[in-house]
Amino acid sequence: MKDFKRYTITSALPYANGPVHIGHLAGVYIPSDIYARYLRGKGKDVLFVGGSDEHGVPITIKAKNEGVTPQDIVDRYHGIIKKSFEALGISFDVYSRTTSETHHKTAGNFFKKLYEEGKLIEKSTEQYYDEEAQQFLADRYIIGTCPHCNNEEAYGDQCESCGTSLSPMDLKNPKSTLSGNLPIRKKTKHWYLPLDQHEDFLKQWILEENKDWKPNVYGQCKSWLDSGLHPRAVSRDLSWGVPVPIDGAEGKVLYVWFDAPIGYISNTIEWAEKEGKDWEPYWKDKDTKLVHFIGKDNIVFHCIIFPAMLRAHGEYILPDNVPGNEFLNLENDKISTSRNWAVWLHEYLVDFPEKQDVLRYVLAANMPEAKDNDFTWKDFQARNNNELVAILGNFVNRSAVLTQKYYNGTVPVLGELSDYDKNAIAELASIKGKVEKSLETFRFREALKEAMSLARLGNKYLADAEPWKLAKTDAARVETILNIALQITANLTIVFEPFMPFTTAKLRKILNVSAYNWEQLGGMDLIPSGHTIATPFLIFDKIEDAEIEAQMNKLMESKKLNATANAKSNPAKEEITFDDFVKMDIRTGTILEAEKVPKTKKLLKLLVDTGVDKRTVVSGIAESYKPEDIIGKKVSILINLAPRKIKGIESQGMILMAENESGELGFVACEKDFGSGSEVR
RNA sequence: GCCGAGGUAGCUCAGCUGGUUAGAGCGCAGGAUUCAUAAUCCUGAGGUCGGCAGUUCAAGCCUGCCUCUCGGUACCA
Repeated sequence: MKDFKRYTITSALPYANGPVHIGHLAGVYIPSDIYARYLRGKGKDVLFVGGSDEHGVPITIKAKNEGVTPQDIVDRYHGIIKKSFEALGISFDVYSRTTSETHHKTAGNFFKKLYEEGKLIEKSTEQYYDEEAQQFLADRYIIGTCPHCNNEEAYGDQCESCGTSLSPMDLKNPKSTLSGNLPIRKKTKHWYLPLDQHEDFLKQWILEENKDWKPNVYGQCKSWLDSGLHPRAVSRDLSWGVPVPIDGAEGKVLYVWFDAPIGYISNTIEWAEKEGKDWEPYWKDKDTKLVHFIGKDNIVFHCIIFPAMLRAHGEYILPDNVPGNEFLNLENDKISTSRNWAVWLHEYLVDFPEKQDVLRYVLAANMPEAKDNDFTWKDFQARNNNELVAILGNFVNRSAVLTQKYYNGTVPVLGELSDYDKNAIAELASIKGKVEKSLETFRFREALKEAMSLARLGNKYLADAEPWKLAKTDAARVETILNIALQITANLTIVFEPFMPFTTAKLRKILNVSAYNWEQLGGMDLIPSGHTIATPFLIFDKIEDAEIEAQMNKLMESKKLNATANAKSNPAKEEITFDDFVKMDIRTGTILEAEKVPKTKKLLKLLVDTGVDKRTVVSGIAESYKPEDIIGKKVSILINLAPRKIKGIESQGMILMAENESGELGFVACEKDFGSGSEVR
C-alpha cells in the first residue's frame, strides 16, 4: 500500500435548509470522523474538511414560504449544524460555508479558469421561454412533433417513439408543458461541462484503476458510465448563488452541483489562511490521499462529475477512494425531514446530555455500509446497556475498583507471567493490526467490534484469573493480574479514541494518564507500576425504559401530526376568476376497467364511465392502487381536458386525486351515490 | 420498464479468487461466579444461505429465470 504524505478527508456538505439527523451522521460524519481521528492518532498529516452547502433552489423556496431571505435560512441552519457537530465531537479542522467570501472567490475563479481555457462549452442560444411561467424551459418541459417519425408527443431531448435524441429546436409545433402555450424564442447564454469528453478517461480511471471501491459505489458509477455521459449545464438563471464571473452573465449563477464540491477547496483555503499554512499540497500533491465520505445519493457527483471538473481544471488530484454509505432508516420507516421522521442531532444532545458517545457508538455499530439499515430506540438502549455499560464500562470499573481496594490506587508491579497471561497479552497485541486493517478498508463496524473485543478480553481475563480469590493466598500473583488488567484498560483508551473520544477522555481521567498515540496500542508498558490512579467513577449509565418510551412517544407525535395533515401545506395558488373555473367540466364517474400500462411503474390505463360516454384515461396512480381493487370506484373526472398521448395511449381526461405529504394518492369522489355524469362545481 | 446494490440464525451483520460438520455480536436456555452499574465467564439450542432450474467431482459464492427491499432513471393531463 502506498505511503501517503498527507490525507485530505472531506465529508459531504450538509444542505443548510434543515438540521442534521442520525441518517447524515451514520452515513457520513461518524465514519469520516473515525477515519480522521484514527489517522491523526497515527501521527499523519490530516485535514478534515466540512461545511454547509447554502445555495440552490430549495433554500430560496423555503425562504419565500417563510417570508425571510435565503441568507436568513442558511444563517439559521448553518449555526445549528455547526454547533451540533462540535458538540458531538466531529473533529473538523474547518467547518465553513459556501456563502463565504472565500468560496465565492474560489468557485468563481475555478469557473473562470475552465472558461478561459476553453474547457467549457458556451452556448449562446435561443432557448424556449414560457412567457406565462416567466422562465426558460428545460428540454423536458417542451413537447412537440418529432421531425423523424412525426410523433406528436416528442420531448425536447428525446422522442420516445423512435428513440432519436433531439434538441428542443428540432421539434415542430413546440408547446410548453408548464402552460400549454407556444413558447417564444429568447436568447440566453449558458456554459456546459462536456462530461462526454471525459468519459473515456473516467471509464479507465474508475472501472479499471479503482476496482477496490465499495461495490455499491463502483456499481453505481458503472451504471452511469455505461449509459453515456452528456454535457451538463454549470450555470442557470437565478439570483441566489455564486455569480458567473464574466461579462454579460448578469442574473446567472453557478449551478449548485458545480459550486458545492468546490466548497471543500474553499474551506481548505480558509483553514490554511487562518493556520498560516499552504493549502495547495492538500489538493494538488500526488502524495496526498483524498477521500470523500458521502451518502449514496451523492455518488455520481463525487465519483464522476467532481473528478471531471478537477481534471478539466488540471492542477488537482483525484480522490483515492469515495466510501459511500447507504441510508439509515428509523424504526422501520424512511427518515424524512418534511414528515419530521428523524432523530435530530441538536435535539438528541439536549435529551441525552453527556451521551454523545452512546450515539456515536450505536451509529458506528449499525452503520449502513453495504445496505440500508434500521435504527431503533430499542436497539439503542440494548447496545448501551448490554455493550457499553456491561462490557466496556464494567470492565474498566472492575479493574479500577480492584486496584483501589487492594493497592489504594497504586499500580502494582508486573511479576512473572503465566502461560495464561502470555496468551492474553498476545491477543491484546493482535488487535491493533485487525482494527487498522478494518479502518483502512472503511469497514467501521468491523473495526468497532474488534475494539470491543478488547474489553471482552479484559472481562474474560479477570473472570478466569480470579484475583479476588487469590488475594489471601498469593499476593504476588494478584499484583501481576491487576497490572495486566490496567494495561488492558490503558489500551482501551487508545483503541476507542477514534470512535468514542469523550469516553476515552474519561478513561484517561480514571487512570490519571495523558493521551497516548495510536502506535502504542498493544503495549504492556503504558502505565508504570507505582503510578497512582484516580478514584473510579462510572463512564456509562444504564438507559431506562422510560427514556426510550419518551423518544418513541416523540416519534408517534410526529406521525399523528402528519396524519392530521395540518402540517405544512403548500401555499395557495394565484387567484383565478370564476370564468376560469367554470371552463372546467368535471363529472362524477365510475371506473369500469383498469390495467397496468406495461413498462411503467406508476401508470394505470382506465376505462371510465363519465355519464356522457365511456373513455380511456391514463392515470399515474399505480403506486397507490392495484387495478383489481378500483373497478367500480366512484371518481371525479375532468372531461374537457385536451387529450394527450401517454406511452402510446391516448388519455382523454384526468381523474381528480388528492395527494398527501408522502405522495400517497386518494380518489376525490362525491359522498352521495349519484351515479355517473353529475356535474361537479 | 431499464440500470445499480441488497435478500445468510429471533434481531443486526461477516463469509477472501466456488472446496471439509456456514460464522460473530445481541436476544434465548442451562451452568459457574461475586471484584463489578444483578454486571461478568462458560456451555448449548437455533439456519432447506429469497425461490426454481442449470454448470461443476464440489455452490451461500458461477449461469438463467422468478420474487421482495432500497437507490438512480423514464413515466405520473
